[in-house]
Amino acid sequence: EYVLPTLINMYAECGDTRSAHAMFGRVPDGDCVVSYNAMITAAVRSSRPGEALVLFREMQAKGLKPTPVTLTSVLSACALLGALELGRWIHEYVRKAGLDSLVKVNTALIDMYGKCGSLEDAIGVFQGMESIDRQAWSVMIVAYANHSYGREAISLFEEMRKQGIKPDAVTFLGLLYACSHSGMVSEGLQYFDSMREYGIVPGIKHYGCVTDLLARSGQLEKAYKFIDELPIKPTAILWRTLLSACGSHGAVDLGKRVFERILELDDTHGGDYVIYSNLCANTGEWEEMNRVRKLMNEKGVVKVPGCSSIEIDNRVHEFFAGDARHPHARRMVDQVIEQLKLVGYVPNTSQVFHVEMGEEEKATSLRYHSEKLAISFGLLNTSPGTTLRVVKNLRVCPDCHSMAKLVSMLFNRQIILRDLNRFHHFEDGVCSCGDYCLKSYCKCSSYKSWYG
DNA sequence: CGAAACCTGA
Repeated sequence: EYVLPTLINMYAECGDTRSAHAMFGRVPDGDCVVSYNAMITAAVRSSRPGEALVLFREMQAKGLKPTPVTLTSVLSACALLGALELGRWIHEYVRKAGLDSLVKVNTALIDMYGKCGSLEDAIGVFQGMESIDRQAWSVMIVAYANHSYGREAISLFEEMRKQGIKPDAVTFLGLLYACSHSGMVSEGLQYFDSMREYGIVPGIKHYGCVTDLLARSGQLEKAYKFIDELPIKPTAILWRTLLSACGSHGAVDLGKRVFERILELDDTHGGDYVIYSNLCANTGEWEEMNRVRKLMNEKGVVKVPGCSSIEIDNRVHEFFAGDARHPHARRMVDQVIEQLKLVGYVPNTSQVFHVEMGEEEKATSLRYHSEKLAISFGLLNTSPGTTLRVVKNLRVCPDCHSMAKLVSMLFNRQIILRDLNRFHHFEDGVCSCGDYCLKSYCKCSSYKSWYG
């Protein structure tokens, strides 16, 4: 019976979750895998990976056997969450079920490993594939890009070309992304220009990568001009990319111009106000900072708190900035403070004092940073011998860097930090992407105040 | 019913 699943999918695609659920509820008992697949796919597509996993567990509890479709969708959910352990479990299942020859399943596995921080496993799956299609090549290039391995991404691209596989728009995104995150400006621009030879028309995301390429490397004015002269209307995202680079390069004058441009397009995005007001604070423009803070309050912007997540015993726990109520967060904060004391790395006592004194604002900030630290430690305190943990959304700054150094000395482990989009590998306290990530990617003033 | 895709902070 394929009518219900098709209806579920239709409703989900139109964004009508309620009707989709209603349809799902009408599926008779003993129900079909296909309906579950439709629901899981819908959840993943609308960025609700947690819901997808709940459905998956429910389905297993009913004794329904996952199909390749289920597995690819669930792997995609794992990728979104950074749920490496669950992803490995699925991989094991795939092997046992003899599904490891399916290109789509393998592609989903590569993507999952890439997004969950295990590049080695991604490479392992890639190399074990009998036939590799365009999408699998692209996903592997994106995985290298996310891990800041620009050279490797490029050589994979060249290899792909040699084998006569035609790159598509996504392949180029991965390639440009790799270049911008490895500081390979001229290479990136060259590849951007070569897109036409493949008959690919650059889209807004390609322009976004080039903006990032120029801006991150400090060519801020050039980036401004680039956006301004685009053949298509730039989105707020493009300007935001530039604004963030102005932030890391301390370019407050250009930052102001860019900020104005953003407000023309979208004045509801809280992050823009925060980036710009921080830039003002870092460059001593106090009046301007106050003006922006006020503006932000007047506009009633959407504030989405920063979120980090960790995986313990196959469950992913999410932590939001300023929220220390989560039992794991609480426990880890205490653990971290203990650990810090043990190695003589004592948190600034006056800040701890602020917590006791109940100065809300400062206490929140301490909790925020403690959580980030707690997460690093919490992860590293799990089973010895594992070298890999995933920390999502952790900003990298020199202080985190020294944190990483401390941790890798203490536990003799390799650690991997994942910030929003990419991974930093620290071994013996040294990041694999060299100075580049630290020089141009950090916004450390706020962290400094805590570590002293 | 199936996989990839630009930016981001207190």
